[in-house]
Amino acid sequence: MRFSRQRELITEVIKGRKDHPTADMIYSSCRELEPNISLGTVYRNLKQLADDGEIITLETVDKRLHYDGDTSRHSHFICEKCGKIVDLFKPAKTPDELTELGLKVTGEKCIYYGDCSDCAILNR
Amino acid sequence: MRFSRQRELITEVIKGRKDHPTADMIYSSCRELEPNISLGTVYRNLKQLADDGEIITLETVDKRLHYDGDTSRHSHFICEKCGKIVDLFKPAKTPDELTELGLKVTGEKCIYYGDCSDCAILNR
DNA sequence: ACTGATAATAGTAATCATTACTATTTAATT
DNA sequence: AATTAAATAGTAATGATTACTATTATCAGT
Repeated sequence: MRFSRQRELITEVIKGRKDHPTADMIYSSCRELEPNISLGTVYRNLKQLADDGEIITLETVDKRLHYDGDTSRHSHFICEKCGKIVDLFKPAKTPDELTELGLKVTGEKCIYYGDCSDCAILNR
Repeated sequence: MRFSRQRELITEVIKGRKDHPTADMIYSSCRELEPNISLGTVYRNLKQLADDGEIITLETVDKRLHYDGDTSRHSHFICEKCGKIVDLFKPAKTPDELTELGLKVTGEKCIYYGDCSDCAILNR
């Protein structure tokens, strides 16, 4: 992979935030420093960074992909009313503990990603 | 909510499956029994059923919403190569236990849904 | 059963996040 | 400095989902 000023900026922007921005939000931030950066460039690099494990993607209910520059193992709480995303760091919280934090849990989805046995066989 | 033959069929189709179909897959199944059912009707009713907690939505990496007729609390494993979705029922498996099942875990996302404290205040 | 009100549908058009495309620019190498 | 190919800017295309509208179907009241 070749160096590019744009990818450097995108990485810097997402790693420098504590929230979970969409591609469009990252694009806006980048344009403040690099007014001609293209939206396609942002998308392409975000995908590349996600593929490389540099950042994490969050598939949320608002149908836009959200990104997280923090790749340490943690969970998320998403408010179904306002869409706010809250980081939940280890040790993993139980739904009861979340209630104590003022977060009313109405649903829970844990998703593990990886390769299934069928695909592992194909890769031999 | 008023009765409709179409909603009845859609509910029956999704509850009768053990996989995690997309709206389009459900649409196809429905058309075998109700050739004139509309794709919009399928989408509208799936959303309604999900809002009512009758079914669960899965936001996956393939950018299409997948539905699960089984609302009992459980996790999912998604193969990053073929997109296959595997149900993981309680007791919750650890990544190590998944490995023993032949599922190589490379990532993990737990998402809790609900209302945050800010929104709870607004609703008083 | 008949009628009115209105929820739900079929079919199609519109939306919008994301991806693809292409001419041009830029980083790295000789 | 010249060469090569990766990366970009800008724009067009894609595709899942939603919106729209004329029509149909459900249900409550007579």
